[in-house]
Amino acid sequence: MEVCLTLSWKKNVPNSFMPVEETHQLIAQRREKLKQMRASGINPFANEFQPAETAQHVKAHFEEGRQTRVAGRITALRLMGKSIFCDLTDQTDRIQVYIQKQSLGDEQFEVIKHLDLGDIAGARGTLFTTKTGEKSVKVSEFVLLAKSLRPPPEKWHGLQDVETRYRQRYLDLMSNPEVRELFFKRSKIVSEIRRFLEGRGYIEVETPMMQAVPGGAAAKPFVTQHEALGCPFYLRIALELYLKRLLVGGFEKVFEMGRNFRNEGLSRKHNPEFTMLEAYEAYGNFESMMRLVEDLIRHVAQAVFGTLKVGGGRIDLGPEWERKRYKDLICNVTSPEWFGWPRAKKIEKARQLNLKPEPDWESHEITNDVFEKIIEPGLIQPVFVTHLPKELVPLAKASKDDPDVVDVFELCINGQEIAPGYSEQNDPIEQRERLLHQAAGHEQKLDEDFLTALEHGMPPAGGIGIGIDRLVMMLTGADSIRDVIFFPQLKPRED
RNA sequence: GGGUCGGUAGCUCAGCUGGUAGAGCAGUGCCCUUUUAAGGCAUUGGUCCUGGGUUCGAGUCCCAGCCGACCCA
Repeated sequence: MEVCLTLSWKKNVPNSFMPVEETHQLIAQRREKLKQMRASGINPFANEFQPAETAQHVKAHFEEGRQTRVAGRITALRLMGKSIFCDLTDQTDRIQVYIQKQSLGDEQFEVIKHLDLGDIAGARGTLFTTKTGEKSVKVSEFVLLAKSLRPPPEKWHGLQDVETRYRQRYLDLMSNPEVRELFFKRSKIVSEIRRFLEGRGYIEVETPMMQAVPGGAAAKPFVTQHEALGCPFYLRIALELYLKRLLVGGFEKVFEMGRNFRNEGLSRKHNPEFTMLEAYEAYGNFESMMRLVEDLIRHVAQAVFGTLKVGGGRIDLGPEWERKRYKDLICNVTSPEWFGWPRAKKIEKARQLNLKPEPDWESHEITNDVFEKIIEPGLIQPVFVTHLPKELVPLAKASKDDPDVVDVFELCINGQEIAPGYSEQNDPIEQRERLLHQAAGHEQKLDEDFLTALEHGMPPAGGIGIGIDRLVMMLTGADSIRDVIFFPQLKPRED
């Protein structure tokens, strides 16, 4: 199948996100400048310029008269007759450079004459302070490193159009510093998670993203096709079943942080591909994993944000996190007898609570609706909700003191489920039954190889999963998942 | 899938009960050697998301569609 298409942009495109035509006045002017520079023997995409330091470093280690080389995108140009003030913005900060036309040779003059906002340039010169006190570079050499052929977004308001921000994230990043800052934070969060887990003796592993039998969660998978093998593959919906195989194989502390894919709707909280952390520890259990998660998230918050008050100050990770049994939370908002009631009575009560239970729902589905709609949104400060009904969690071990529930927790923060954790089921016979029960009525296939692996013996283990996108949302206070993913999925636009 | 709101210059936004489309920034030209959202004067730039309809006349009203945001399922 031919999948390589050449995109051609239609004339007079309906939305501003689309590249404007090359014949547009603003683009034509920039192309003309490019031509003129080339005609004067200047390469507008110079091959070499090594900045000696970052803008931030210049300001932090400022010394009058010191020589330096800086580089970045031109984010402001202030022409003052015979001199020019120009802001260069690099990854760290913005630095002002000052150009006196008179002191430049013909070739240099040719360069600065044709500068535009958005160009990428390097400057060599000496540090000095302006009359108004701004630390600046007095330029002795100015090198154009990349001519920008399209106008950048407006300098004061930045890029506002939400759709353009998502589709052309690079424009968002170059014009909105707070967006750049958030993605730096995300990167640090991911890196601190690795550092923390490695510090606890975990090793990072990689398992298949393309699977013949997708498992480990109840979710609709994406299908793809392997040409040579002539069979369909599914993009993974969870990491769990392969990581557990590694426990069987003898690895004792493993984690993987990677992309999962679920073929479901898009929303403020759902992107079809999302980043998941799963970690498994042999001889651990849901109790030890609760301690791990609590330590992990505290560590990340402290390391990245320098505080345990996160999410705009609304969430306090400091005090010991509460633990509440699922059954108690449900009974509190329904009735102490809830779990003894027949299905019909539960439906009736659910309706009283303004829920809309489907008539064919099983008991535990009604109960879970109560949890998700009524209880979870109110759990703002961190709470471990523990001992969920076994029907909800087919991959966990039953509790010793109550066979109807399993030894699991769900960490809820900011009204969202952030991290589930289990005492992992390692009885292969019990496991098969639970999976069969879950698969009943669905088209889900059993992962026989996984069950075979369990039959070889898996040590008792604790496991956790953390939705990284949602963790980042919680920590940064972002209210849409699209704001914490560089390139969120949007409907493709073509013609 | 349903509801609400939105799409106007490269960008940020105005545009009243229908009467020939505006500002700021960016651009272009001129002035200006310490400005910083630089300033002054002049000026270019529009298939008003698309397609139908109503009307003497539609950015504006009606219908259908596309894309997005939010809410609901």
